[in-house]
Amino acid sequence: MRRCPLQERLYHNEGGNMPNLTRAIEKYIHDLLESEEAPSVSLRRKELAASFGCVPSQINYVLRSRFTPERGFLVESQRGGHGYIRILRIAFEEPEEKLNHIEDIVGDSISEQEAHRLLQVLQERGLLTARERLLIEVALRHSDEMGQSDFDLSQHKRNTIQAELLKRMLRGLMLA
Amino acid sequence: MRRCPLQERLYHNEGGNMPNLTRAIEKYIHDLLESEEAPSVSLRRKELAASFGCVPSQINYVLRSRFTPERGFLVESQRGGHGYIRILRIAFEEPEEKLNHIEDIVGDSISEQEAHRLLQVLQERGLLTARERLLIEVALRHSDEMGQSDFDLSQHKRNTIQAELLKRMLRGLMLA
DNA sequence: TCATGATTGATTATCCCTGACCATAGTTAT
DNA sequence: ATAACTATGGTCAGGGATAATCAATCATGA
Repeated sequence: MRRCPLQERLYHNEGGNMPNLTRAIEKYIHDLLESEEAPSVSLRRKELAASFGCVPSQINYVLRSRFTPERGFLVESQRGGHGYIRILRIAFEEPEEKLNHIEDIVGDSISEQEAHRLLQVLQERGLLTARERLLIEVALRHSDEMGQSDFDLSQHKRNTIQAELLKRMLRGLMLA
Repeated sequence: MRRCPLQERLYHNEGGNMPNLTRAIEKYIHDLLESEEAPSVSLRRKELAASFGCVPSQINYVLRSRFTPERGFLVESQRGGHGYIRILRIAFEEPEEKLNHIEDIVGDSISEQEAHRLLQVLQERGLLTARERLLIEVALRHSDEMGQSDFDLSQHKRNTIQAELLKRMLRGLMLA
């Protein structure tokens, strides 16, 4: 059970419908990145944790779960005196780079869950419209259904086909 | 046998000829989407189930059977603390005629050529963006390739599958 | 009557958050 | 130099809170 909704917590939560510590910290960092012109921000883990009235390792959880390469971020850090955490937004100069990055993430096999998540992230990043996302989900479901009902394929085989289809569709969009 | 038509169940059922739990929940969510200006609603599965006096997994059944991408919806969710279910409406009510017309044209089987021409027309009429058309063409081609190379299906069987996939994708976009 | 749809509950999977313990970089004393 | 000290950040396992899945059963409608 959370023990202490501190003043600081309230401060960062002001006016917001933010029932969730992790989401609050995520939003705070996100806002920092937006407000800076530079594509990165530096933080002190301890201070940030204190300002949200939580344990420092909570910051690691937020970084690990939210500021991942799949979502377009890199994190650097240093321990010891003058330690820091730096969060960088990945910038793609060429459409090719973006594409390669996405293909790496999809890989040779992807579960419905993972595909679902990826599409959600891509839409949040503005790389996909809601309608485009819907089309892709329909195609993936159809592929999975066929593989299961009509051809009795293993889960892994279906996930392989799914990855191929997903990559083709994203490839088409990113280069369009 | 359903055990307990609770007060809450009655509440959601008031004035209605609603013999069916699933339909009642479907209608409730649908009404939520209509009453909001935003095209999405967030729910707590447990609470919704409690308010209908049913088991939580019933909510999953309603979502899986009624709020599919083929019907123009996307569902996002998160487990664990502060979990939620969010339902997004992507497509809006369109004249039924248009959809029926399209389904008639596609029919039970459609060649790549015919599909190609149909998509072209739909794009010209502004019912499809170029990117959306591209996505559909990629999915159809992938389906055809799989059918040919991996499963050695007949042309007709492939065209049947293709028609099904095409209808699903168009349905998702056009229908609510 | 029979196929399909609806409902349940047990089990499993995932997420959030904490705190104890570990690792590393810089600073200071000897 | 080097060892000890100080100041950071990282890892991990566990508890609590949700949601998803699945198999079994029941109900409904053609």
